[in-house]
Amino acid sequence: MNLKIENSLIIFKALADETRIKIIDSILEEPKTVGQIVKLINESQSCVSHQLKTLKEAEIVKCERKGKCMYYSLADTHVKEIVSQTFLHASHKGEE
Amino acid sequence: MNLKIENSLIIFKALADETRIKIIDSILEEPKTVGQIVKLINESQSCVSHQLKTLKEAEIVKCERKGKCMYYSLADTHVKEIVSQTFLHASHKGEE
DNA sequence: TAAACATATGAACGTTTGTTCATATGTGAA
DNA sequence: TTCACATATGAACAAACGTTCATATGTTTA
Repeated sequence: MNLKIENSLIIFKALADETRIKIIDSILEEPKTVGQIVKLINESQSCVSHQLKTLKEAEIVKCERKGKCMYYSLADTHVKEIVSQTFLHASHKGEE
Repeated sequence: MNLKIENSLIIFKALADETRIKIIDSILEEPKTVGQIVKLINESQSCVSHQLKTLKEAEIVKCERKGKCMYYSLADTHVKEIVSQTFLHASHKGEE
């Protein structure tokens, strides 16, 4: 299959879930621990952890351990741009 | 819920399917009829029509009848930008 | 080393989703 | 108005997905 399509699909699928979007939103500006994310988005620890795994497999996020905690952040600036741009457009919906 | 998240979710969900991405790719530059899309992406007429409906409900595409044919195109430039940007990033994957 | 904290994982289950098949609707030509 | 073409739609079914629960793993502190 077309690489362009294939890779885009991985990104869009990863972003196509409310929990995952909330997670991404919560780490858009700075890395957060799993615990922090759990509190911020108000989902179960297990659920967040599963979705973080999904996001990691899609290479949307990366993580780094510091002591007891795992810090998650966006994997690269590409994704950040795509998400930011979509957020922006979504906020201005119905204008144009 | 947060409008920004809610609207983004609608967009990302609409883009998170291979058939739909192929459809969008096929009409990215110029409007096409359902029949043209069917041939281009090699899916059944019914399948394409169903997915076009999904895309229309998400306000990703719009359509216009000309005689016997329905011409589908992207609904606005916002979506086009998001898709184009993602395609671009997807093509350059692993660089940065 | 044991306890406490932080995170990950597997199985199970209900829900959502995408495709197919059959058929209906809409439009122009004869 | 009947036929042929173009598209839309509903039902059905399998497959993919997301959450929960229970439990496992990894890490620091006592």
